[in-house]
Amino acid sequence: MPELPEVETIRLGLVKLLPGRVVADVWHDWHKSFPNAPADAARFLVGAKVKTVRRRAKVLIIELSSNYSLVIHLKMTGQLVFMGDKRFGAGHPTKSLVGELPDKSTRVILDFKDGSKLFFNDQRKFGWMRLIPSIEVPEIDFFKTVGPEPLDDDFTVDKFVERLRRRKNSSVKAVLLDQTVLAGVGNIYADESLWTAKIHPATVVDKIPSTKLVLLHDGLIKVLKLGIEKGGSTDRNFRSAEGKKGNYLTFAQVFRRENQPCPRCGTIIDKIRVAGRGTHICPFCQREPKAKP
DNA sequence: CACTTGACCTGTCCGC
DNA sequence: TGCGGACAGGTCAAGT
Repeated sequence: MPELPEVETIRLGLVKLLPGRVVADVWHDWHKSFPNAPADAARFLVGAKVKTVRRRAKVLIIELSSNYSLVIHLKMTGQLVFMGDKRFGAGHPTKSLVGELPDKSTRVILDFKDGSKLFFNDQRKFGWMRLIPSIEVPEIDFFKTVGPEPLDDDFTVDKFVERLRRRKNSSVKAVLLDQTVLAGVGNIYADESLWTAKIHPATVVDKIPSTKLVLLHDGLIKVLKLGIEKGGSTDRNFRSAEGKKGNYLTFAQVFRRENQPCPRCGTIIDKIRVAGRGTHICPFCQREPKAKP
């Protein structure tokens, strides 16, 4: 599920809710959701205090006072939902948004000393959580290969174009989704940014004029920022740390809007398949690239 | 090497 | 209503 704006939305919630809380216990039901829990949790998790919560690409990092970090990838259907302690009173707002937890998608529960809890729910079980010495976090395979953060100030047009052009023969959509080219873009924001720049997703990067790549760079940053501003996108599962749905899809131009008119020209939006993913386009604004002769 | 295709899982929706 | 198949926001390993 979550792409950069969704993961950042969760981080913004957690960073308000978790720091200072001390872990009292941990429970997990599915070994792949937290593979090293049995070995390390008792020593480096229980009794540790949360220092802060960071994000890199689509990954969350909960830093602990034990000098270990919980590194979390939510993949398609992961959620991190916080349920407060007695200070929230009975029937605190999260419960009314997500219902009783744990439910059947709950994979891991962190219990804090003050009675609050953090639930890692993941219907499809693709997500994972790992306890890693904080100093080794940058050394995990994913972080060694992942590309730059698109919302960093130094992510310039030149840097963007240089990185995209490394992939000569791929469709531009496949390149945007490639986390080693740049971090954090997934299916929603790839489609939205390509519509903004009027580029057909199947176009080979080498065939796109630089002027259009400038528009794509601008459009990508714009849609990612709007995604964060609207609290992410809830297509089915996404929830913030407080259990709220995201509002971005109300503002989406093409994603999940097949058979509706393009907001720019009125042509009916089409859903096709590019790079193995469902892909939404305006067939007029985003003309199909010419076939090779 | 560069790129594409399954596999990992559960749940839901759609057509027969 | 039941049942099979396609599909769902992401990455890997294995294939061409």
